[in-house]
Amino acid sequence: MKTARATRSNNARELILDAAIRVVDKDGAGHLTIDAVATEVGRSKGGVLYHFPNKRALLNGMLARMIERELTALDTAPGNTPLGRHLHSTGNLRRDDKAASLALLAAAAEDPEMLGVMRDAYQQLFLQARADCKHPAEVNTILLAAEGLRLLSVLGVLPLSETEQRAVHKHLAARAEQL
Amino acid sequence: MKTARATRSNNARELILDAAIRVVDKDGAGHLTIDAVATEVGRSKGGVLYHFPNKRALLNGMLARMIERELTALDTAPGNTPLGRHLHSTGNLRRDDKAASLALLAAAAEDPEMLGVMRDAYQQLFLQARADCKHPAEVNTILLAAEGLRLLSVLGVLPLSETEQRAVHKHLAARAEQL
DNA sequence: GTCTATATCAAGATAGAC
DNA sequence: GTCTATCTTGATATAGAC
Repeated sequence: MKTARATRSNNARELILDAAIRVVDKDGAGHLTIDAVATEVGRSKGGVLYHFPNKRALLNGMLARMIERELTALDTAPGNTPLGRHLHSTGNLRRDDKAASLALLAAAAEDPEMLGVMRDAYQQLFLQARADCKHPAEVNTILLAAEGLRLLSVLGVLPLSETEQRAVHKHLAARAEQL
Repeated sequence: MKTARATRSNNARELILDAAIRVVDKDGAGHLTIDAVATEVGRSKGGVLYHFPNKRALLNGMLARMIERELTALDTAPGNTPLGRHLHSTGNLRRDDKAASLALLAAAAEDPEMLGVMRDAYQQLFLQARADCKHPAEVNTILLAAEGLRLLSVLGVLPLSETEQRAVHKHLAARAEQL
């Protein structure tokens, strides 16, 4: 388990991962290549391959960082329940989060099996959110709506304005409070 | 606007599109190649390229058929409101639907811009569902939850059993009724 | 740690026979 | 309509210099 501070010593890795996300964002998951990442980060292909020996390692790095970031966001978010904290941390749908979620699409494109770690993360999230509550279907609904919001947004097909997105999110938070 | 019956005359096209979906399902959107589709459908690369002159055409065909199928499912589903019909048609999350949704991931991988038609389709769905209702945030929540369910399932990271999925869906339908 | 080759292979697409 | 070449490009990965 790496801390945010530890990443400073692995600066090159972080820069490469950032560049990889930008490539996916701009060109689509299918165009995530070592070449493209190298160009984006202003290095050579060999330089990138030193830090990530192959493409799978790069994808795994992207996934791992995405999960790590979401977990720390979850831990530091204000709120009394796991569900409330999760809504709060996904609520400020920062550009960061949207971009990081692209790692999911990239991994799905490369090798769906790689998403095992993501499945585990979701499993944990859903279990924790339902743990202290007697309305599992309602909790599931709230979590799924939040994920639907995120994924449609990442795919670029969400037909809601910023204002509407905030309204939905407020609505979800309010529902979560009532449990 | 093609009818389901019209597809019988384009049988080769349909078979190729089916094969393409299977390839994405098995190997991931990033491994959707003309070669792989040709092998899957039991034809040669040239044979596939006769029906779809290039890869974009194939992706567009996949997207178009997915949208067409969802629209007909929506039209023929029982229910009094667009939202109710939509929930009903997505409720029986048939293997067909899950597979067809993979077209979305494939297109996102190849060229995110291609998803414009999907954005329009979602726009229409959301607008119609909210048209006859005074609680837009609630309608949005229900739609987003249904989409979250579908997309997490397609990505293979949904941490809900079949039973739980049905429970969530029943819950959504019940909420939709109360509007 | 980072770079420049370079080997190897996969994939999109064309041309033309059948 | 379908097939078999074939061309060409792009991408992974390696080896070794700096």
